[in-house]
Amino acid sequence: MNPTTTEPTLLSLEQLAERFATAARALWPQAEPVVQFEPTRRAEFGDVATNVAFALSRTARRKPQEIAEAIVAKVRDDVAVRATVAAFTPLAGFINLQLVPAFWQRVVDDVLREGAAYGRRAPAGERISLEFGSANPTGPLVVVQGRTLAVGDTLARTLRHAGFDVFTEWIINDAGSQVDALGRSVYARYRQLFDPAAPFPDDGYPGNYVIPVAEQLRARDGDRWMHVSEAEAIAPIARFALDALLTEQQAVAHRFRADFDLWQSEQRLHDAGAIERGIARLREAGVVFERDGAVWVRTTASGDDEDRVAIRSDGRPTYYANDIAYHYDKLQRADRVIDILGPDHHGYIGRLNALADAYGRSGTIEVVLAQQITLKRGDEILSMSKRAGTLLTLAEVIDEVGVDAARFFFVMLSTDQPLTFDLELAKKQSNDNPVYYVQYGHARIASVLRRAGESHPDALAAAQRREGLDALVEPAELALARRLSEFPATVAGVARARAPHRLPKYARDLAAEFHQFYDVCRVLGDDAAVTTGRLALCIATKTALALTLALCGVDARESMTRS
RNA sequence: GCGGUCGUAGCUCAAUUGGAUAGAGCAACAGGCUACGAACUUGUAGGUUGGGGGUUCGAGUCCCUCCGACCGCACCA
Repeated sequence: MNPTTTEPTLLSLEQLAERFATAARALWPQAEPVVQFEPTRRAEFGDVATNVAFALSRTARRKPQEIAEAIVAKVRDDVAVRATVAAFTPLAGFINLQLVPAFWQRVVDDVLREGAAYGRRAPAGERISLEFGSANPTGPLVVVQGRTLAVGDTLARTLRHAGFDVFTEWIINDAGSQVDALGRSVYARYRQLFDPAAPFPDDGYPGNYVIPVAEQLRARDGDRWMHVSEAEAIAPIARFALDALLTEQQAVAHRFRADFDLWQSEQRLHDAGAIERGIARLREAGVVFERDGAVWVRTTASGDDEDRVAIRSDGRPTYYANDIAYHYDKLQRADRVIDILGPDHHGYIGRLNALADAYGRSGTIEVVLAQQITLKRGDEILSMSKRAGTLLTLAEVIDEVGVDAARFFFVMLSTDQPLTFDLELAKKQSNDNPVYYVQYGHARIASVLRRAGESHPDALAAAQRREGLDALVEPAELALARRLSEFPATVAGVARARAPHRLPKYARDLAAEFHQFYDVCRVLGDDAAVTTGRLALCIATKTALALTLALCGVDARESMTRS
């Protein structure tokens, strides 16, 4: 930049909004206008728009359109505004602006300068505990957990990018009665390895996945458990099985690119006295009472349907006691707790809110519900039942369609929408598969850049130095830059609304914008200045595309190979 | 029965949380490669946002009421 320049400075969108707000205040001092510019829905409405005139309409007692026109007339006097805005169009009450090319050129410059940090906000110090995945360690992970894993991990990555201090955790439900059922199931399968006629318990886990666990047990201990009573064998065998299945779950989660800061054993919380501590605090809050020999929590005080038992009359804790202990623990460590739960858990929200209330932290426990997944293979709907043993595991889904496709599809949908997941479509390497569409865009840019290294090395080097951006003036170029500029707000929106599905949507939009640009604008051409500018735009787009995919946990590929 | 979530193009889904003429992809039809990857792109067609009522400058979004789908309603986990 030339420091002696006399040109008026280019305003940012925020600065522009301030100027408009100032103008509005000057016209209607009694109103308190909030001006925010957002991308327009349609190109004919310009680049950005604000609806401030509607909000002012009531206090100003004038029609929105008149207000919009008055504000525009006033703000036009501002030199800096005129340097930033190419056209003002008050229309039907909206104030539509078309911005100068330099505004969009600066966006490209921002992306190139910030690279993988584009759209990142400085840490604001808010600590969030994010729990997701969390399955019973009594079987393999299934597709529903795949959805919570993909959604949770994507949300974690995005929240971090948005400046939150995120701590991811998984609770291992290793303290309940299902552990006993698992022990007896493995014990029975183990016996069957020696005696095929040995009985299997009616309430055991019938799934085939129990058998390999029994085989592992035999590999380790031989026939040792054939010589001890079932009563004696169950507990150690259950522990062995829990370890084996948990290890397997961790491996699959890791393979699915979802890693955790903490794998919290429920049993360990018990052993450490966390339940007593949590309930003691509830007592202090005055929401604990006893009835019929059991310890209850008055969750109805917070709007729950009915009060909940924490400690049974026989002294054993309920599942809710685990929630009490664990959430108390989490609230000690974090400012806010987010649980991503499956569709069958929405009855819990009331009792979790009650905990936040009782702990004096109302509203800090938040639940994101991910709806049901229906699996489909073409036209065939796959019914899944753990009890019937007909489940398709997450590992099998990954084997079939790959991590990229599975994650993209799981994240693509709003969490409050039930998801029909078509295995056939997800693994199709064709144009109706959105994963490949986006990855193709990235690979296409990579290809152009590779080629530029051969044919236009000087222009490529200049582009990497962020030169030549003022050559970007074509509508397709500016449209692409405009799309790039939406990334930071997209990240912030995903974080604020806990809406990770907007990332795949954005990735698709950005890729489409690039393809359109590519179709109209030849990148590697005769004009060195134009080539440089377009290469810079390509690099910026590649960066943003890769970043968006990275937040989704999907690989950005340098090339595509069709199999 | 009570409570909750949801219902948007033929199909799968969006709609920046109350903003403009409800948008994409797939499927259908008609175009575009002597140039950087055609896994691309341009266009056409497709809608009473389940039905009805209400709130207001403005409603897919908020309220009421029907219809339909799913989920929950344990001293199970």
